[in-house]
Amino acid sequence: MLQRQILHFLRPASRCASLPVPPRPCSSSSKHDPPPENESLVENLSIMGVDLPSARRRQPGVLRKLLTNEQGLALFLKSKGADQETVASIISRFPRSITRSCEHLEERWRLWRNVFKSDGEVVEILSRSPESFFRSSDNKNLEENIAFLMTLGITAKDLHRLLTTAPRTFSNSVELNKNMVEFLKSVCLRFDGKDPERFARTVISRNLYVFIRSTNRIRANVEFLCRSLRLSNAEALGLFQSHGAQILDVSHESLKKNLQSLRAKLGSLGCGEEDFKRMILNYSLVLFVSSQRLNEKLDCLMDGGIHVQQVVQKPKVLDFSIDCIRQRLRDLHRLGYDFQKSGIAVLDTSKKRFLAKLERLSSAENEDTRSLS
DNA sequence: CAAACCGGGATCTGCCATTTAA
DNA sequence: TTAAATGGCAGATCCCGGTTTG
Repeated sequence: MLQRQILHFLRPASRCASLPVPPRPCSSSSKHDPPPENESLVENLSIMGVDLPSARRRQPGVLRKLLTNEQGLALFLKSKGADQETVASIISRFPRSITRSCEHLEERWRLWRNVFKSDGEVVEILSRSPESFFRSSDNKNLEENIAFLMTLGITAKDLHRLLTTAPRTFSNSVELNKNMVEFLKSVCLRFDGKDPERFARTVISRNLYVFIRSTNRIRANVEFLCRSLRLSNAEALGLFQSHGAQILDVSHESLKKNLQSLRAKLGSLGCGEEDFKRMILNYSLVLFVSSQRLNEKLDCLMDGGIHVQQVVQKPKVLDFSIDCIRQRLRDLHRLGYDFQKSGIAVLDTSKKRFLAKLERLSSAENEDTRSLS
């Protein structure tokens, strides 16, 4: 074991020394054959538990490198609390991680720790998304990024959430992130908003994924929503600064599809354009639901004896899983609940509250039967 | 007291294509 | 030329509970 470690430590040098015919003039193999893999590196990784096929598939070039730092990386990550399995998984999913020097790792870690509270948190993000941490080797850019994000005036809590939820934001170039902020400000101005900075801040804190989206996508969605709903400036500003912020990053095609399908479905149920618009302004998250699923849910509610208008006015029911909706409808029917009379608000409460409600309803029913008998 | 209103929290990587650097 | 760096994309909800209101 000890010997192996020493070998690893010496590996780069000994490898060079022991290469008898270095790059080998393209003798037998064709010109287009890539250079061979570094066998001792591959063996090393294998011993460490790295999934070689996966690493090879992802970044084949790394396995051919002569100078790598897999041991340093492993020691480093372990010193931060990662176990061997985690290290292996990280390398398997992002092989280029082994090309980072120890100094580089120290520095990058220090920068991440400016935002995260503990090493443990960073390890967690890292094992979730190695690429976010390792894809860029530009620590200066990272530093500038953090500084830039802070200048936006978003709270420390939001910054933390942002980087926990969308760690890729970190490795974007500052330029890219700045572009996004500028773009958001321009959206605000386009709708005659008075405080672009605040608008950008609001959208970001309501949708932590904006930075890992392209401005093109967001722009397309803004334009599309604005156009197809004929939004006034005030409506647009209101929508995008509230729950609407979240639907900005849905893939443009899905958004179009979901919106058009919902429009058609509501139309077929006898709703007009006004109802449609009101529903979305009320609760734009319905646009998150895939068209097929949404149709199922609406059908399910209609079958349960609920009127479309009730759904239009309280679209949040559509937020619940179809199984949950079905089950609740069954439960309520069993107790003779009248949706026309009592409304559908019961459907969108927490499980705890719903069960409590059921209790009350059934005990009230018992009262009735007892008084009848 | 229960119902209604309202906002929040979890979650989101792993792959591909293009550009840039060595 | 190869590898590194970077930008971009697909995918497609569900649920909880504090506070206010009636």
